[in-house]
Amino acid sequence: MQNVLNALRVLEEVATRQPIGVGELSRVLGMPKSSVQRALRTLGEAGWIRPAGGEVTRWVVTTKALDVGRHASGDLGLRDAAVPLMEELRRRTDETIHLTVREGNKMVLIERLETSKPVRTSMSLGHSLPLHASANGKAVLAHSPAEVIGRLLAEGLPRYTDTTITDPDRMLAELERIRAQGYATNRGEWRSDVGSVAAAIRGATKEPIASLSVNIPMTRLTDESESFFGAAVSEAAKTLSARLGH
Amino acid sequence: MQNVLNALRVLEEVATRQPIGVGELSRVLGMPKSSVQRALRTLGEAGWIRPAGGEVTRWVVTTKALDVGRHASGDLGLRDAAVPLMEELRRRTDETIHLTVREGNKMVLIERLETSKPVRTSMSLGHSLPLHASANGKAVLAHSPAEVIGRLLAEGLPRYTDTTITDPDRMLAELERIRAQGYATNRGEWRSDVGSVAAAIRGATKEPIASLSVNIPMTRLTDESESFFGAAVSEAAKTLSARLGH
DNA sequence: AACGGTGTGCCGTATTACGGCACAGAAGTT
DNA sequence: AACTTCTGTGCCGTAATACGGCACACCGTT
Repeated sequence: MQNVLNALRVLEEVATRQPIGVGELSRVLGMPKSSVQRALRTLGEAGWIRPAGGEVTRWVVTTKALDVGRHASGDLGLRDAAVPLMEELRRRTDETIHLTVREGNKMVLIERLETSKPVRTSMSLGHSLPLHASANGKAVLAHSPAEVIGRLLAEGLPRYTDTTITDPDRMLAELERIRAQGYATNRGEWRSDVGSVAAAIRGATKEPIASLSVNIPMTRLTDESESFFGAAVSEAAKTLSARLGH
Repeated sequence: MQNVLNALRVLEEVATRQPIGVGELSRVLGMPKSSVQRALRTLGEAGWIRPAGGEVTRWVVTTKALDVGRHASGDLGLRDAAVPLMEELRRRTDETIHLTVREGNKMVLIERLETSKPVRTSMSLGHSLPLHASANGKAVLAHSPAEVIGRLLAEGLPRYTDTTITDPDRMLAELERIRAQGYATNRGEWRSDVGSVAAAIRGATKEPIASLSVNIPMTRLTDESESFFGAAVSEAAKTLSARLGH
């Protein structure tokens, strides 16, 4: 079903570049204009995209994808189980709490509770974080099989900021440290002004599949706050894991 | 492209019933099993669904849809423009703030800031609310052209709770009242235990396309809190509208 | 062993998507 | 005003491919 694959590619491209028209899409995707247009028309019929504003020639995505996507979580009722604990966490820390799941080589944000403090580290649901340069990613990675870790290291660790860990040996040491202390930290390794403290969540399977984190502007991340957040988040992750059958 | 339409129907159905297998899907959708299976395989290849847990026979959606859906907003940078005002609103009210956009006959939740209070009125992004039984919906409706209102009334107003307004004349009066006071309220008209106060947002066009609301458990919705929330939310909506070029 | 329930695979037909090409219009340029 | 260069749209013959009936393999219950 080449057909469907094309249409989905078009859909994704519309999402990232919206509002966008036939011509540009065909150029970017390397597909004939006619094919792109058929895809657009069909996606429109199906209600996944709609013409933008007054113009009938540029398209934007509708909320259909959101509606479908909100069912994405871990396999079990991960989100439902997690939310109460996330609330408790936010109450204790008064910082932004993230719930992420692993998907391939990324951690994807699927739930979020915001701090009431003015400075936010805003990220929209569905955003993805690199495994090696986020507290969530490292927390999951640390408890993953050696083979998974090895594969990731072999692919190379892209640098995002000047604190990103890109050296395989340093990363192995870091993961060891994470296992020892029970939580992972991130000091501006992905975005230089945001830090976080995370702990992995395990379900019925051995491998962790999700992670909880406390996210803060780097300016609020001190050594003592870090250990406080670490204790809180790893406790929450532990009880959540237990509830999921670990 | 029947093909694509089928695949998308399958995708939506997987989302609402996950985890689910070929047989049940084919029954529910009234499609031949072979067709459903081809669709599933293709959606899997494209990374929109994946086999659930250990089983290879049941499917769940991945976060791909979330990733696409997070780009859905109003046409302009509605979300980005709204978030700072939503924060201000939450600071002043300490209640859950919703940003919804109109999509057909529904209001769809596209952004949310939670209260720090223990009682949640939890709703996930992408959820939709009826136009006639939500503060957000009524706020938008009140400033919509008479023709739009007429069409909705003609279709009939489904009852959700015992306070739902189902009588066309009462609804017209309600909308008039909303126009007069500048904000809409909802006293358990959709879910009997949740109330809200909302104001419509207008962009460059005359017709409102979005709405901001303060959401509270009915137990916290008194006459005086209502007018306080009303003032706050309509002020926020007004400045947001202005920033969007109204 | 027969039954009802999974999910998978094959295959001939005919539907349908492909994609080149031509056209219509708008905006900017000379 | 003719020319260029973008848009987006529509047509249409060919060839690919999706359709969907059917048969099969499997599992558990009766």
